[in-house]
Amino acid sequence: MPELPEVQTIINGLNQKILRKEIQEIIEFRPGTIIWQIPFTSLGKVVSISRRGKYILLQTSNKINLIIHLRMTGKLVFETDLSKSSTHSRAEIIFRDKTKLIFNDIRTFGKIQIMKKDEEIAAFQNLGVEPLSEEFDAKYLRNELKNKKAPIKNILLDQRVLAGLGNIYVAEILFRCKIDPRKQGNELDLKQLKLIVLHTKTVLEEAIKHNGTTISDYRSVEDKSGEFQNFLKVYGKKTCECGAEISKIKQAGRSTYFCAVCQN
DNA sequence: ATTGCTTCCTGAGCGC
DNA sequence: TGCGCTCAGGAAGCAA
Repeated sequence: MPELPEVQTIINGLNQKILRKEIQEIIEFRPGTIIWQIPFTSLGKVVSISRRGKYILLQTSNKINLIIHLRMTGKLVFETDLSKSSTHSRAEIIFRDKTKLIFNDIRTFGKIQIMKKDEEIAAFQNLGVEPLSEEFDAKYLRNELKNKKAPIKNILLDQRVLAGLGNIYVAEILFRCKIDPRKQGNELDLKQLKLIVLHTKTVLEEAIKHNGTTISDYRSVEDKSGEFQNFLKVYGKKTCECGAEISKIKQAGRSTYFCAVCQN
């Protein structure tokens, strides 16, 4: 569920709440949630919290990385009452100061990997560029798309090309570019590639400013909803602002919303 | 190499 | 009220 802006909002919250706290214990309620890639060891203090694509990276003073992926329904909720829990709590990170971070996940696709610091690169090596970085420009996109016949929608969802976009933001970005999501990657012209780069950055920045998009499950670390759902133009909509009906089709097994009048 | 199909799992919403 | 069906924001693994 969470895409880049939601993950970024969570990171911002975590930086307020758990930076410099010492990890006392990690409890796994549902087997398979925590993946220990090293023998069990003391983790130390949380020294940095950052994001790569949709992954959350916690680094500790003992040179250990915790890499968290929330997938569809994962949430991280900061809690000061150690006795509080919920039906979908899959794991908890308990801090020495008697606070905790609950990993809540209805559909159980989310994971927490624990590994040595040096293995961080391996975990991220298949990810494409960060959409908000300078590396992501029309030249990069042109190179990525030149041999691809897949629909542009599918390509933008591919984390190996661009790390962080999901179904909602791809729909919104293509709408703002007025590009048909079914268009083949290699058929787009330079002007269109520039539009994709521009709108990817502006949509993501706007969404981060509004603390992400809450359609159903997503919540911040403080269990608050985002607000960007109020600014969506096509995703989940029936009617376009031009008055035409929004089309809903399946691409790569996922629903795609677009306006056949505005996007072509 | 690229593309698309299936799968993991739970819950909400719909029609009957 | 309840049953069965479809759908859901992700991505790895596999086959063609």
